[in-house]
Amino acid sequence: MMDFKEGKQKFIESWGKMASDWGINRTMAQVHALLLIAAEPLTADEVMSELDISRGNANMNIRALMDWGLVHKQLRTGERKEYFYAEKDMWVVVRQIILNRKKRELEPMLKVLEEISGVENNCPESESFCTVVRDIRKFSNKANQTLDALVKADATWLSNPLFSLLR
Amino acid sequence: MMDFKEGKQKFIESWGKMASDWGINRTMAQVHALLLIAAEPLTADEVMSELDISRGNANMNIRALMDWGLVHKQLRTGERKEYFYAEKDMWVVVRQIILNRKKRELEPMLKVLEEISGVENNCPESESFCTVVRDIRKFSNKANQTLDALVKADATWLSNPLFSLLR
DNA sequence: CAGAATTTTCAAATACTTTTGAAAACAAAA
DNA sequence: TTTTGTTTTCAAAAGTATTTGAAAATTCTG
Repeated sequence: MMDFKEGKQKFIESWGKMASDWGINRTMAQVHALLLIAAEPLTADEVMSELDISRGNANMNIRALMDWGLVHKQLRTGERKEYFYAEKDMWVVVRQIILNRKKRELEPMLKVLEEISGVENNCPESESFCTVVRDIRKFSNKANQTLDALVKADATWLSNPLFSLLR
Repeated sequence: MMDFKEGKQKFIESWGKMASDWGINRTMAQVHALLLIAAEPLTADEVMSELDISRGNANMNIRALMDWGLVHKQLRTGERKEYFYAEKDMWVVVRQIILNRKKRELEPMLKVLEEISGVENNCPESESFCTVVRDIRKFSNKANQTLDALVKADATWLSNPLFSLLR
């Protein structure tokens, strides 16, 4: 049976790997992983020593995770240090990630698609262009709507019969 | 009304931007965008001059797009040059992307989760670890199943009543 | 087969991203 | 207010990823 320390390392490592495949800073994901599995909130110093990263790096990535709404600060009366803990409900985690990426990436793309869906169409090249842009726009709008629905839905969605109907 | 050339530039640029946000080489996405909107298959030389990139770069990215199953080669009898065209059915495009990323990223993660779901659990730290790993594993398995279903479903899925029921 | 056209490779150069660490800013305590 | 503990900032360094371009390999043609 694998021991805890080894499992922890593996988890942090592959969470980081996966994130960097998806265009997210590897260290940010590792900090996230560390806080996800922590039994108690951690200080910046604990994050630094656990992951063997600098103070600046720890600070910047904890901050980014808070911007994403995945990590929160805990202040303890009588203590100067700040403690950090991750949101552990996977449904909330995924919802936050969807919300963030949708806003930062999908929505700007939709805006561009809308802008360029009005190009003048008077040659075979622009014909082909317009057709593809129209299709992508239709598709993206649908995806956008579905994500909205997903985000509005609550945690029970995963066990919703509708979900299994899709199989 | 926006002119074709400007629209084309904007499209290529934002397709590349979006892709790089998602951990995909920007130039690869730009080549993809160019081929997506092209009325006819293009040669490597045309890709090079349209995007102003080197021969090696064009070759490597066209190749990668073929590996992803998003671009195909067309050979013309009596011509030495190779022509390339993109799959334009958005449903097929998205399906290919899902298939590729699922295989390269989600599946390895699932494997790791399975491995580490058997860590010994005998302290508060490992307790917290096991709980989170179990939740993530449950969630990822569900996501994996849903993606499988999505990929198996056909193009009509998007207009399937089930889809709108999710709203 | 030799020559010409074309594609592929890959080491080096360039560009981009992340990390460090020390100094500055800040905030609580004395 | 001064000291002390803590967080934040950011320029420079280190680390990664991408691009180039010329040489090698491949493939077609005569």
